[in-house]
Amino acid sequence: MTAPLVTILDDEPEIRSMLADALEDAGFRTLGFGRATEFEAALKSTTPDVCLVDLGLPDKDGLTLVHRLALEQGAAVIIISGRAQVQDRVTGLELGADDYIIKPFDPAEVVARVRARLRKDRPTTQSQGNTAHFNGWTAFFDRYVLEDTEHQETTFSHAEGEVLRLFLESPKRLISRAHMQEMLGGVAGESFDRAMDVRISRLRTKLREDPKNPRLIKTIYGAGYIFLGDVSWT
Amino acid sequence: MTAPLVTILDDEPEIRSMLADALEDAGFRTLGFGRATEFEAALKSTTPDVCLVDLGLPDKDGLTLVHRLALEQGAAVIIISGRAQVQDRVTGLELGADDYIIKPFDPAEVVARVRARLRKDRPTTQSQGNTAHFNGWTAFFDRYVLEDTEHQETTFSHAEGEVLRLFLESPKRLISRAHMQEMLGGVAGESFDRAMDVRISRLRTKLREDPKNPRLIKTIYGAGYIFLGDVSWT
DNA sequence: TGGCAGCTGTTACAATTCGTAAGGATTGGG
DNA sequence: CCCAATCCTTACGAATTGTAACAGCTGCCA
Repeated sequence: MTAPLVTILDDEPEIRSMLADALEDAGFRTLGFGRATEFEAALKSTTPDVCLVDLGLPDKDGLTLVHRLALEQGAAVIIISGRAQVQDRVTGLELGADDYIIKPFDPAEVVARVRARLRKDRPTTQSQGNTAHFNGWTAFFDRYVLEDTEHQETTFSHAEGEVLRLFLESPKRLISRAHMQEMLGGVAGESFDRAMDVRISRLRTKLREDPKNPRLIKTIYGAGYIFLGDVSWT
Repeated sequence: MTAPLVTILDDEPEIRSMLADALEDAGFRTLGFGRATEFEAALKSTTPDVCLVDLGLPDKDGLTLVHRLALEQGAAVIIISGRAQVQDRVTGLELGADDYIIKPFDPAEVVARVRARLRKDRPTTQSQGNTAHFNGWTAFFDRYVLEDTEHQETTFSHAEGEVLRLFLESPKRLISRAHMQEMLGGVAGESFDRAMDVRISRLRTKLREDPKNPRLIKTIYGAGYIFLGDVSWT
């Protein structure tokens, strides 16, 4: 399991590096951005676990960005802002932010708050079972077997299992193509690599997805995939 | 679905009542306690969703209480404390608290932070706004599906969903073109804002709007759009 | 060793998404 | 009523994604 990824969006380079240093010392991976547009471009290829967002950006309104992040990505959003009014904090939090830190801040507190976010954010990933139930299906990862509602069994291959497990560990969250490549051992960035598409296609077939109307594995054009379905691990 | 339960543990009665008032106005149920022992006794019979805990308690060390709460109960823990040092905050958060609010505080912010906790607390469940009903239609944003009065389903794309969501979040309010561009990732003011028009056009088609007489998405010449329709989210 | 079966990546082509351009329709001021 | 600004719709094309077909690989078995 790789270290959680924290993105830092702030137009002041000193702040970025200060945060990056503190977070990396704490064992996180970080990515820094000075403008919202750069950040948004990067979101197409990676899925951060926590996003630190400064509201005073030169090129865009930070609040709308926060709102979008909170809705579309499953990531936790922490606002960092110089605006200290209670009203600012309240609207920031109402728009979907998970926390609101006021400048000037102490890096140690930021690290602590990032940790607090990660702690609560994924109780699902912890469940390290090898059997998962979802929408009538049961996946036995130790036996490479997929079971029907009527106990009809199908086997799935190792490659298919990797993808399926990735989905079942992060249900209802956007999973970017790059993130997938990374998780599945391949070298990320190769856009010529259609292997992932084929894996997903084959997995869809086994899950008897309607090609025109997939219900479990949805494609987000230009972004990645999202697995719907209510997962429980045992 | 009953209202979430918030417990308030603070030895000052005025603070308890202030918080209780604000939280109950916001639709939460509350339970107040002046001593840790009372609180612990109550925990045997109820399971709060969020616990507000003051660290300066007369009868017990608040931090160990927080630690136990975070571990044993699944509840979110928010520390409220007069101790404003960074080190206090860091240790509080490290011990398992989800948030740390410094006295004196504004009740509105406390409410906002409680809401933020509840929002992220149930990642697997449908959380909040994923389904909207309006004028016979039902939009499932998690499935990218639009449903008819006769349960006839149509899918909408990601881009269409962004626009639709924007409308459904601000019904019966003017939405300027510039505001849309911001929400939808583009840089406003450019000449390729015709893209917006096309998105809306396509969305209108899916909503079976009469081009001559649109009932849901109305154009305000020179200003933007306005979405009519009675929206309710579930 | 040869043959077979299953898995997996690659390739090629079909289908989808979505922005752009272009032309027509609509709006509102003068 | 005229005209410019604004908006709608259609068509097209680039980028992205789906999937069938093929080929290489591995392991198994006689």
